[in-house]
Amino acid sequence: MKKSKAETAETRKRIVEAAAQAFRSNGIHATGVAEIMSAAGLTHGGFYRHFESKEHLVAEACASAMESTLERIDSSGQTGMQTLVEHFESQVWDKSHRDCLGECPLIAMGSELARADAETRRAATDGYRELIALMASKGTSDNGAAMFAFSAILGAITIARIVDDPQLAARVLAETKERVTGVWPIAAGTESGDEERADRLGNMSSLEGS
Amino acid sequence: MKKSKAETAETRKRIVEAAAQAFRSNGIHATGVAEIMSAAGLTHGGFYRHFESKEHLVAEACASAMESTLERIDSSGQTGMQTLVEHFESQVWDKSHRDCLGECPLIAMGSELARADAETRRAATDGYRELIALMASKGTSDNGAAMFAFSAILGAITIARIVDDPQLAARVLAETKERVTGVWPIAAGTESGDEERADRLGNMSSLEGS
DNA sequence: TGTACATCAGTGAACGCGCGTTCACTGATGTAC
DNA sequence: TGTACATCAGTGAACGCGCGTTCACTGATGTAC
Repeated sequence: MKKSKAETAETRKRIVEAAAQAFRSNGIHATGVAEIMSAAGLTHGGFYRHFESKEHLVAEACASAMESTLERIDSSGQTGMQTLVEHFESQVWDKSHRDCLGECPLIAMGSELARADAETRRAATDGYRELIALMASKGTSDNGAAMFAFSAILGAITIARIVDDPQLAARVLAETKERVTGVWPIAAGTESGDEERADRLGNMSSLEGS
Repeated sequence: MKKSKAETAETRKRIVEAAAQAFRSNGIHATGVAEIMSAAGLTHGGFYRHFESKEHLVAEACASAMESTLERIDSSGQTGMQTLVEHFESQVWDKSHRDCLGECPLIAMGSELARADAETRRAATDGYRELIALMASKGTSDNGAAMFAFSAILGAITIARIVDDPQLAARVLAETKERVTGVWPIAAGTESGDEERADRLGNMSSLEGS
């Protein structure tokens, strides 16, 4: 079943994109090669026709995920910070993983990337530099301010996902959003909504459009 | 070889503390039960005399790690933010793991905690609430400001660890430190030092005492 | 353009390995009398 | 206080399982003539 060059390239791309999504959804260690291949519509055996090892795929998937994040910011008519900040609302996890496609890998798998191999950290570093430059060029004063804003956003989303109380998660996001932009004053500790029944996403999505 | 109640309790505590350190150093998924037991001076077989499963240990280790973080902040004569911020310098990883003992688990394993089970996220949430309250009570104006500051610190340390360029890592930490406190003006993009030979830690430690 | 053959993407069984977990066993401890 | 026995912390071999990886094989593709 040899495939044409175009098909082979498409297949490879499909694997990288499936990996980029799976790693962001479930983490790097928790995602297996077979799972990724299955998501790409293939069986696990063919993996090594495309990649030397899982680690090499991790690096490529990280680069690919950074690229889609950059594209999303670049293609929006807003400043980089606005785009990132407005994604606060959808950034707390949807358990069906619908929202992980455009997510920044630095946020989704930060503590795992910090322990990744040299190739992966290189990809993440390149992506981060571009992200900061893009944010700065799109209106966020300078690189230092962009670095600071992105750090705060990464931290707030991470904590919002760790915390098991939707009210608290919303509060962390709101406090950070308010301060990082200085222009969206959101009342701290919103008490509305039947948080008893709603799951984390349910509560998060109640912030949409605010 | 039955042990006395006191010995049993001490052993259990030793396991939890070994786990708290190992998880923070290497991550949750990457740390095995046998590795933890070995670090505690035991063999893996005895693990289940103390814990139902690895997941239960993760939750306890998270609680324990949060507790030592809180104690470190509480026992210092400084504000919570000062303590956290002054630990910037030592927060980029030492490969020999000497510095992971007092580290905040929310920072060390953030993206893994976000996917952890209910018990672990509950422990993390409780710890986070105490951390914010402690920071606020020690001078960081209010809870909202403490949440914001901690988010920025978590994000900056995470990025500093991901990035493979020590200069860039130092820059991210410095920009965040400067803005989160508003009182430590550090020149952005310090260019000194022979970064060619120095590893990440080497460069980070050059910021100590600044 | 048509034929013959080498290439190689993809399959699915199999590999070794380390994981979390279980279990029979040991022997010092705590308890019952 | 002393003796007999049940308890159970800790050991180390073993379990099933899923991981990353390999490999013989298939058959359509690309190439040589």
